[in-house]
Amino acid sequence: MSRGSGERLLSILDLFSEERLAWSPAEMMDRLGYSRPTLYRYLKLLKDTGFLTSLPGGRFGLGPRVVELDFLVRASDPIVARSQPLLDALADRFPGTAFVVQWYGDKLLCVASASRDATARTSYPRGRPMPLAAGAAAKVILAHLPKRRQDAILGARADADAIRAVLKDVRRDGVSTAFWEVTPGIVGTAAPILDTGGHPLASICVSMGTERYEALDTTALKDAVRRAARAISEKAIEADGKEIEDA
Amino acid sequence: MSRGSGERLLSILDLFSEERLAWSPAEMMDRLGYSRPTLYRYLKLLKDTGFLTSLPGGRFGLGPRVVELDFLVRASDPIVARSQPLLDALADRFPGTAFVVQWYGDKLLCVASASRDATARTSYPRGRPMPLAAGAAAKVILAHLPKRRQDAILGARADADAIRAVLKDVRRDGVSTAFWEVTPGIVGTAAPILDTGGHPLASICVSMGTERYEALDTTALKDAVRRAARAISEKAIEADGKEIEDA
DNA sequence: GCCAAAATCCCATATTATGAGAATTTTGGG
DNA sequence: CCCAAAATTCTCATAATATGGGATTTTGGC
Repeated sequence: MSRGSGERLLSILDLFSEERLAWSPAEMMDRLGYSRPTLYRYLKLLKDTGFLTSLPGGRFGLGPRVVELDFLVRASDPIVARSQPLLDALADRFPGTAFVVQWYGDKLLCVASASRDATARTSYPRGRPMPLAAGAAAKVILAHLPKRRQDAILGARADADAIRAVLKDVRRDGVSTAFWEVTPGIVGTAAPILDTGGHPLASICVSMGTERYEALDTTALKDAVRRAARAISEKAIEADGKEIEDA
Repeated sequence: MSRGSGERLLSILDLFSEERLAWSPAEMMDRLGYSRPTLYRYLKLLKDTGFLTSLPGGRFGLGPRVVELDFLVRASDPIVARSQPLLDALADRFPGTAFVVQWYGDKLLCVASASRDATARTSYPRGRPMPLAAGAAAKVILAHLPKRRQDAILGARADADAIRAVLKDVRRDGVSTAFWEVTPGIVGTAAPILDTGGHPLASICVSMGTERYEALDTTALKDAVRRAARAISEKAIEADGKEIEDA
């Protein structure tokens, strides 16, 4: 009644999740409440434009247009391009996974990653959303946001004050270390990627199992991560960054 | 007049290309002919849903939702998952780039790739569209399509008959080799990835510079590519019918 | 080549998308 | 910090078009 038709169209894409990657028209009608002709009209449009594709069994899945557009996003993203060599170097020097998490105003997404062994590769692939207030990669970004934005994100959390105390230290140190916050048994070490104005654009993080972490020279790790972050920040400065305010 | 509003909404995303990754509202109005309020309504919706993001200078670029959705596509795509180790192995054994090209009914896209040296990595990244009737990867798919589909694609090309002759051999051999067809100086060797019914789903291809190719045992290359393709086909077949239920 | 199920078509109706112009907010310069 | 200029959003009357019930065609399984 009150939602526009474009919104209803895009809602179809919202159905797809890691848990549910294929939908039949009947299931969509059931879930979304659209009439049969309307749903099929939307499906036709999304299929013709490549956002959806037909799967065996009369079901639908996400289509090639998505793949094509992500290629363009990668091409347009200076942080991704500049991060990759540094991620490769970090992954070469330290165990675990090195990855970059980008701040999109209301969302954190891993946008690039590298790791020595292929098995770890899947743990943080490009496109996987991250929690906003847990883990080293998130906290180091949070720590560099203006207070009012921090508060909006921490919101009604019971542990908001505890987190705020940590963030203060993180901001001073330029590095955040987090134990077991996102994945049990994993330690993350992250540093912020900032624009000229000191606003956070992204963060770079190295994560690994606790036992490996404890066998390391953690000061060297912190330094390496901090240095990588600064290198990306400096390169990114040319591209400027005002993405933060409006989003 | 005759195009629906959803179509107009999605047309905004069509503006973005490798050549033009950022658009201002004024440029969009100029190009698309939408009125100011209408365009801004569309932009607000696309920004709120994350398909677009604000860039410095009041311009717009593709947004994080695209990245998220591509992650889901990768997660839902059995061919990508199963190809990667084989691509890595091929890239390890042969120079150049090994990649998988997927057939989406009317489009060919590279969906995964690997190469020994990082410099080559960019030549066929995931998401880059490929021509339908040029190059080894495309021809080997074309060769396994039903005739009527082949004809639809070859269509009005002057060299259609010549291509048809080649395709016949390709189909018999199960391998296609193409010199200089997509990129000057590059030779590609490809084999088809087929479903149980023998319909082409994708192809796997190894491409390299002519001089390197000529220094190789090309029979071994052909065999390796053919074997890799068959391995992926077989794995895809096991999963066939199952990715329908759980996916 | 048959049948059931799925997808599309038809068309009257009401919903809602649209655009001119104005009001508002944001931005950048001094 | 203030102001002017530009960018964005709002209001609202109108026309356009999205919608859904039901008929029709197409598809896929045997």
